[in-house]
Amino acid sequence: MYAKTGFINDANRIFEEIPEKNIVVYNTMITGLLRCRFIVEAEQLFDNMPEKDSISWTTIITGLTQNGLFKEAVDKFKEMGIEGFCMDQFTFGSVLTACGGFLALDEGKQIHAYIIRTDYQDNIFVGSALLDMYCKCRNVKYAEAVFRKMRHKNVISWTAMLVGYGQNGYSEEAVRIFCDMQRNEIHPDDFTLGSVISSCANLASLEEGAQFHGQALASGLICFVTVSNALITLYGKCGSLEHAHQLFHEMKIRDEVSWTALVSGYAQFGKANETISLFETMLAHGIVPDGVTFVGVLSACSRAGLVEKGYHYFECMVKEHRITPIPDHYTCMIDLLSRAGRLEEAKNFINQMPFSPDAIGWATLLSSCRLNGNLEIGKWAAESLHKLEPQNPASYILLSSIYAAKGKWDDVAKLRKGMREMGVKKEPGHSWIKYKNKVHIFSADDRSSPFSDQIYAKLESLYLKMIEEGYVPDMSFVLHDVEKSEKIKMLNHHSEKLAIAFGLLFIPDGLQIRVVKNLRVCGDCHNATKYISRITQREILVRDAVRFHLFKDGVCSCGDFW
DNA sequence: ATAGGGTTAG
Repeated sequence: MYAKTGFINDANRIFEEIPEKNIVVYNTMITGLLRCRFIVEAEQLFDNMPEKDSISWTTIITGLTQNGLFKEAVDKFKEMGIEGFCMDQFTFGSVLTACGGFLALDEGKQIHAYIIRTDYQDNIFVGSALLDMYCKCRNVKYAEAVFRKMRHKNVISWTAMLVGYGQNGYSEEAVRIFCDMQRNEIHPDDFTLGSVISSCANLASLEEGAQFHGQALASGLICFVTVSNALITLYGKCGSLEHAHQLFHEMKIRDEVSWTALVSGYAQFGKANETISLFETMLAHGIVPDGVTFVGVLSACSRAGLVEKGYHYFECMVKEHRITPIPDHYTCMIDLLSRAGRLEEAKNFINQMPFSPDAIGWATLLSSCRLNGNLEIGKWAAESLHKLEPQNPASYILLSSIYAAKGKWDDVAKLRKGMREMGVKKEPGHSWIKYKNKVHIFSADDRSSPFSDQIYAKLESLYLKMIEEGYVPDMSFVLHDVEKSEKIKMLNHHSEKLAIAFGLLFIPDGLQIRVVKNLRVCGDCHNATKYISRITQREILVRDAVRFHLFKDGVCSCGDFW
């Protein structure tokens, strides 16, 4: 009892007083030590036991896993096998979790083979752990195979698969399997619902998400703070700050994640002052911010160009809150400085960092160089990114767009050739819009939609009106050396423009047109959309890869700073 | 005495 409840000193005293200790007493003590994170002591006791059984071994493997010592757990598992101890569902469950913890796919596969030999593959615990391991190792195909073969499934196995889809970027599949699960009359619990809402958030699927909100209310699962937190995130990611705010106020219990979710929602929308004042309110309520909260605050500062405030909160995070910055925080700072055009300062900042930026950090710097037309630092960023991730198209694409904007077509061609030789492919830009429960997805110059004729005609007529109003196409966003008229056509057929035209045609007047894009919105499209919002008197909300743009009567909520 | 699934971010 003492061991379990964390009174480890009392437990230790009683343990010492027991004259003849049997194996159960040892095992219990080891469990207690591990729960209290006394790992060295637990291992010592384990090593000095007069006699061990399978449970002793499983206990130590589980404890190591739960303390994040995945490699050590797997090593102990191997030792256990060599010593000839019998393994059961508990052992397999723990060691598979450990494999997932440090992405040890090969070891996971070997253990899978062993599980089949020992006839444990039909065990529901082992099956769930297996498919979770494959998902964590980013092998969704194997996970699906395990899932299909499982004869018995419960809410945990279904949730593990759903989460696996979501975490590997297959958000649509996550939503699909959620529906499947309900058809199989498995009732979702708080984990399942929270997770499917989070997938909806990644799809920016407001309608679907709102239905899950309804389901949360009807089932009572809304009471779980995690479910409500997922909903706040959803509303934030869909740009519905009013809904996020309303739900936040309705919640009876809030934790630091609830506050952080709302802070991040405001930050994504670019409402820097609101983000900061919400953060200050959070502090005033005695809520302790964590590293994620600061990502929200810092990114709000960078989106609004509040360089001094950004410095201030970075200092505040390190000195007052004693949070060690991780690469994400450094990326925010790189973004803060470089986007504001202070590229030399960004360079100095990077050189003073305790470690080199990660790929996202370099890509951030590179994209600011593109914005500011800085070739010198841009080259440095592109080369560094290329060294880290040779297959990442961003190093080629962004650098070549700097060259293209300067008319240096020879260099553009060189990069293109390099890309081909390396087998690097540009991530295709897609924009999508939801209409009548169906997602309509567009890529540049796409004619696959049954409504293409109408869409292109709409764009053509809009283009003429835009020109009348003073719109000038910005050719620097065309990465090809072609005739001017061809460039204009290419610009006018960008995926976001196609999706917006679709919205203008089909979304009823008075409703917001909501478009999502997988990459950052293009500068010319941004400008054009401002004109379109004024000409048509429609509200257009575009969520790109990093933030929201709300276009209304010729103005964008980002204030053209992005 | 031992086990399997989530929520916040660039």
